[in-house]
Amino acid sequence: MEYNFSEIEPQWQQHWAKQQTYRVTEDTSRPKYYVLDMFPYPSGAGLHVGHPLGYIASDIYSRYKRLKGFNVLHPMGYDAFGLPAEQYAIQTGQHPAITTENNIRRYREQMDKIGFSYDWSREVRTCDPAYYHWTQWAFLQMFKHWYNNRTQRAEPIEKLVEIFHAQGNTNLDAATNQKEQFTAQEWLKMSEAEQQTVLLNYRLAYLADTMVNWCPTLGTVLANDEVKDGLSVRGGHPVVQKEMKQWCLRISAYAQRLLDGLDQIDWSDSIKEIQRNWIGKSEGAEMFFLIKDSNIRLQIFTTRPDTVFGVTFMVLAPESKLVESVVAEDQKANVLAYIAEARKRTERERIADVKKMTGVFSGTYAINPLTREEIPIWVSDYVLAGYGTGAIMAVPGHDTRDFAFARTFGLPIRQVVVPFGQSPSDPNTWPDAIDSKDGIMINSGIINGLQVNAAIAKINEHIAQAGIGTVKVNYRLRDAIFSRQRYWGEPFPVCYKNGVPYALPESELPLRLPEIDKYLPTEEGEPPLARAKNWSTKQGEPYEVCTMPGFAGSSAYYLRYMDPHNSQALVSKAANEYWRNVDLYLGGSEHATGHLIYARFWNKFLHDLGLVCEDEPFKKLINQGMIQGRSNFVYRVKNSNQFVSCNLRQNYDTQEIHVDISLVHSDMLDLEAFKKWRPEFQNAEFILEDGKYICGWAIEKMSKSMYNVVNPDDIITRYGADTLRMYEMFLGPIEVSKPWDTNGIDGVHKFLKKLWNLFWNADQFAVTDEEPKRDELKVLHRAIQKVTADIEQFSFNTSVSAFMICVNELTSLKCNKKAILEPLLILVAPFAPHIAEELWHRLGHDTTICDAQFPICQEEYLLENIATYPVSFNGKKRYEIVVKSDATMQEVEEAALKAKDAAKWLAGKQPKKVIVVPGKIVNVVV
RNA sequence: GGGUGAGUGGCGGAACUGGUAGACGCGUUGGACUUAAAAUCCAAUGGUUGUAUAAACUGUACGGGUUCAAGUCCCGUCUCGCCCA
Repeated sequence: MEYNFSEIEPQWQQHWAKQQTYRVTEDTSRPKYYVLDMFPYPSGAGLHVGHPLGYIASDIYSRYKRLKGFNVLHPMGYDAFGLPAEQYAIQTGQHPAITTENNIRRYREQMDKIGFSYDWSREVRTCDPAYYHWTQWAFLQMFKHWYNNRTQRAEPIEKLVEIFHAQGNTNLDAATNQKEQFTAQEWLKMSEAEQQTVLLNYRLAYLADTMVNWCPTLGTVLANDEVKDGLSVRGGHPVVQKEMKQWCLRISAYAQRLLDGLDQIDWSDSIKEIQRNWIGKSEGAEMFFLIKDSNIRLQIFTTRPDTVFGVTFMVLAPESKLVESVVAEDQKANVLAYIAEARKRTERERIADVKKMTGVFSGTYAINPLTREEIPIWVSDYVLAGYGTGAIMAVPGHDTRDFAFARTFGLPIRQVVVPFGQSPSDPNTWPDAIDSKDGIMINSGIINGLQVNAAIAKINEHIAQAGIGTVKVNYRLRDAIFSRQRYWGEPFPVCYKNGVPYALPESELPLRLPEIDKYLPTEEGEPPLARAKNWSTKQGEPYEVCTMPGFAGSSAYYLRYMDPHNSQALVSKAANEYWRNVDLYLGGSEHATGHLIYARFWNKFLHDLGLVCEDEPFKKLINQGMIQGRSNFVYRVKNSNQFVSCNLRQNYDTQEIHVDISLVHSDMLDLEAFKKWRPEFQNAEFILEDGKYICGWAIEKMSKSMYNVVNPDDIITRYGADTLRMYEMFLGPIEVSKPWDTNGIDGVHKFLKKLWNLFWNADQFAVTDEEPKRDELKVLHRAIQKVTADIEQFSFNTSVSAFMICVNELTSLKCNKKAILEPLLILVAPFAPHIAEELWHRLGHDTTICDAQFPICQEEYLLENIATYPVSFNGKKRYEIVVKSDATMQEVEEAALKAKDAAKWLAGKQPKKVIVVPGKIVNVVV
């Protein structure tokens, strides 16, 4: 009988759904294993073949773990709030809930056809009120907690109030943006609103004036990781800096713990490194430079306090508030003009432009706290207000940008570090700043003659003692801006009394997203929610009009899957203690600085509250690569309607045009289909080679505009889901980006047919109970060994090869024995579940193959009694010898030298040396 | 500029701690079956020379080095990807 995938696949998919084969419960009799995919944003375009790559890999691993006796949690859901649905709503007036629902239905249909083992009873959608109830709830907990640096954890705000009552904030080490100090008496004298304003500065979710990335086109604020090169990641619209009152999450409080936690998790080094960079820990000194004839102090942060003797000027960022207070009267006009000019440049441009230095003298001087020298203060846009304090001490001798600035404006340059093996030289002769990572200090007062590290230690000590500054650890990680001026997101569970935000009672959650007439800002520029009627508490206190950003709903979804229908808690203690955290997480590396940091932060916060038992959410992370598209081109002879085949195009002046890949098979163009594709090609003429039109090709991103999108449904219709699954794995290592090329899929499909044919003799199901022969067992157990090791290492492409080898060999052996084929079927089941389930039932089983036992490799079947050794001369392989596998090294050496080809290569000489590596190779040195 | 990962046939890719480079698949070529095509099966397939069934040389981006032995280790160069500036 023929392998009829289009019949058996839907049949088993329905059977599994009906039997709830993939439903899991907290079964304490079995060890748990949690496999998670990053849930998708359901876009209108549906899935292309690149999307399921990670889902297939995680599905294989889930099924494998289940066969190994684990109770596997493998859920799926949708990251359903977000901008595209809202943009679409603005254009069409259609409610984003409706388009989202439609898109989800389409995604689900596509996923169902691939045969995943998801427990759909646990599905979550971030836009479902029953789900965002707990997103809002988590936000409220952050609102109600502050971070105690002494205990290194979040604590209830009530405890902070007690401390304020007892002693004010003078003896407190908290993560805060509160600058003013107050005593207990002063605290008690404050009004309710004043107290709330102070508390807000301590809350982990707080409202503050912040410089934000404002995207005028989208009408909203974006997070740092949502902006790239001064443009929004979604849509590519320009983004400018603007100060606004925004909800923020005090993620910076967790910077050190987020850094430390990286050492305990099994993620790729590159992702860990990206997170370390993003957190950006630097140890250095915070120092104060007094302004001459003034009591204003400029605060700077430097990681190289040892170079303070080389400081010859200071620079302020144009947007720094200090500029105003520092600038001299006679320079004001110049400075203001410069600031106006600088505002037009994006941050990116300012950082990237190293060559052209611009700036203006402020007219005032600062005093170097160590040398007492007077140094000029300049304003330049190469210093950014967002980093550190917005002011720097410039060490032109040892910093490239300071050097360029000094050269441009003729400021003095002084050498303070002499690299090892060099002698001091005249800075005027230098082409660039001199490296100062290591060397000996000169021109540096008390630290002269010391090496850099010793100098840093000594100067830090001196700075602290002299009261010039403090030694400090700085982090680049900014607090997460948590407000979006959009409709399609979670409403904040807060209301305002006298302009001060208050938490809604938890009993009022979820605060549902209201209906509005248009998905646009109001005429006054207020966010869309301001259009909602009665958007306030019963007492008339207005609700917040911003909504939460995309990462809100995805920060704790992995916890919700553990207990998705719980209406009393985000997750019950019992469920959390059983499932604990994600053992294997699969998703794209583009989330390295967004989701993967936020989720770790939320988890640590909830851990502090004792609500989740593990400190890190994702134990092991695998980043799947992208599947790129393979585009095809036709070549139009310029100013004509003639198209020339790829290899003849050099003879013509041509224009390359993308052609839809559905019109091309094995790079051969279907001429008639091409003519029908677009009206302008209707009368196309072709210049053929060997009677064919050959298209050119290139590897590009898979996208509609390149006409190279391959849809999984089409592949499934033609080849079946099992072929799709195996082929996606066969393409190459899971972490690597690689092109999709449908041309290669036949090989995998043929393999499945051959596997099927092992069980059949014409139309007869022909599997026998005969005892297997030794060579058959060897073939089987070699496959078991290879495939098991490969799955454990997530090397799925090589396991597909191993299956092919095994089936090819069993076919040549004409093996149709149950003792061989049945274990093989279980081995294949994680990869190709439909064909495996079908044949499993044909073998007489009436329970699912998912609950079978994964076969174990028995080494004794792999042993051979003869061994083949390659014999090489001077490292070059010349011939092979066959010896008994238990031959001694001596015997192997003798056999190698006695072989008939030996004389030719020895050429009458005595071998200088013979190396025998047991089981591997013989090398003769002559 | 700094960090990091990579570079292997016409293509996707194999090669565990140094030990037969190119597994497996695609493509290509030849053959079988067929009136023909598709499908299927068999064989060949890194390159060069060659008596094309022998055989030799060469070959994992490039140039050196270590080693009995290097795709793998070390040093330098080039190119590409990603991250940070």
